[in-house]
Amino acid sequence: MDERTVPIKAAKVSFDVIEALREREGAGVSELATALEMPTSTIHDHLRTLEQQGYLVKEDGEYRVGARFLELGEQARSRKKVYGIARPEVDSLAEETGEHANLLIEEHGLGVFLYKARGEDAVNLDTHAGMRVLLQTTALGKTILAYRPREEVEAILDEHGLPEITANTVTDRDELLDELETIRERGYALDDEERVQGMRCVAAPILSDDQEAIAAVSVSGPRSRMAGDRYTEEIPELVLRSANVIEVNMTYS
Amino acid sequence: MDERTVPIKAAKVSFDVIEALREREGAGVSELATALEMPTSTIHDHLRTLEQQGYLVKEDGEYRVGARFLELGEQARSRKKVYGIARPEVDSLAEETGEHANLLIEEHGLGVFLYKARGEDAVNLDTHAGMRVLLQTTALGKTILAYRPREEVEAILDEHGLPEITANTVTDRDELLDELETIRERGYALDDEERVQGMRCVAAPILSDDQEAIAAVSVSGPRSRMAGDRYTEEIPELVLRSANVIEVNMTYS
DNA sequence: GATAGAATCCGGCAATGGCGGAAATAATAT
DNA sequence: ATATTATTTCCGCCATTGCCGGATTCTATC
Repeated sequence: MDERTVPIKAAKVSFDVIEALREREGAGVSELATALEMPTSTIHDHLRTLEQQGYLVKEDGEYRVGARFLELGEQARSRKKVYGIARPEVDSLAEETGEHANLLIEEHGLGVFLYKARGEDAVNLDTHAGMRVLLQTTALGKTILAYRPREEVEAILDEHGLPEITANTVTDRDELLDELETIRERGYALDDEERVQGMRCVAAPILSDDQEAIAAVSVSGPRSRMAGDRYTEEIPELVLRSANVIEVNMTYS
Repeated sequence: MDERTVPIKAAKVSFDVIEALREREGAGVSELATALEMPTSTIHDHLRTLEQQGYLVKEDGEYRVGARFLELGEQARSRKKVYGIARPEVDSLAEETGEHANLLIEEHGLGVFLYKARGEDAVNLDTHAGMRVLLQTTALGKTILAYRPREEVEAILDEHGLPEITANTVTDRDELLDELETIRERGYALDDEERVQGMRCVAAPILSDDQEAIAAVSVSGPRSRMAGDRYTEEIPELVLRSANVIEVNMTYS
């Protein structure tokens, strides 16, 4: 079946509308109609349906994504066993380092931040729970890829490509595969300004019994602080220790 | 226009499928088809579409709500100014009392928990972020209703009714309206096992400049601990103080 | 109060969502 | 292993309905 065509086109349009609203943080009928290149009447039909069903709200003459999605999102998150177990560990990682600490899972070939904690000195960042990122562009994602079978990695790269996000993003497939090998050997991954200028990151996988990475934890901060021994020894040690604690708790609970 | 009929029926069906999946925490095609009384082929069409679009995941032969909804939910939440401002206050309420502390907003005539914090001694509860509740059945909801115009309150009651959730739920419309009057007078609301057996709750509104309740904060705990002066004086004082701090910060930021 | 822009409403028609039934796949029993 | 049953997926028809253009109403702004 063609990947581009879906059985229920109307549902796709509705979600396109929802995503457009999310990106814009609210919008009117005609603005959306222009953006999605559809008649205002059609967009209006979808907006009205979604509002009536309680998924959108109309505030200040604008349609916005409603808090109802929170219920769906929270359910998706809390159903993941790793979330409950990793959460306190991510919190203490953030506290110990003063930086951002994150928990990422893979879904549909993309990384999804399940949770993030901010330490005392954490810089302002674009990341937030629910945010999706290309796996290759983060230390978190690379650790997950490292413990996936080669053919699955290839499939993910085929689907999402290797775009250059910053000057340091790995854009060569073989180079990436080599790096995944290195990650497997030393047990953790580094990200040196590969997704965000000036930000470095250290991540370790949370492995299941059969050596699959079900998630990854990380610490990320500005290059100035993530340097020297701290970047190559202290932080990796902390992150590995956390990942290990989570792994153990996953097995025995 | 008839409230029951929507322009895009297919979108409604898709969301019915999603909600059914949420309730069941995952399900198969035929299980859903039975529950929604629709042919398996139709349900399958919707599931496939939603999975292909990245909103559902297929794990262990079951369809489940995907973490992608987290992105929508988080966006809906963080766009609310009150969330960012109230969050630290709710945290400290939970810490000071050792109980649950909550932040609720109104949407489509229902209460939605935007945030909740657990204190040290907090009991296990069914509430979670994103959860929706009838406004009349919680102290939080009643405070919000208390600061809405009478006709709006009537409309909400007409739409959602006054079902008896526990033995203590207020089911009489006039009795409720009287209570709202009392709440306006003293500035906070009480919930004495009206939604959950054994649980009591104290809530205060967060008022905008024009005296509309844009949200409410509360502390809730077991009847045994929420009694005497603590229930009628100490906790109300704490909750009112928090609500006030939030109000001030809402105006000056 | 006039004007422009945006949001609704409405009705027709082609597209497509819904459906039954068949085929494929998975699970279970024999 | 093999048969049996349950579940999922595929397929094509047909009536429904989603989509659209255009008219109308609403809402700002001058």
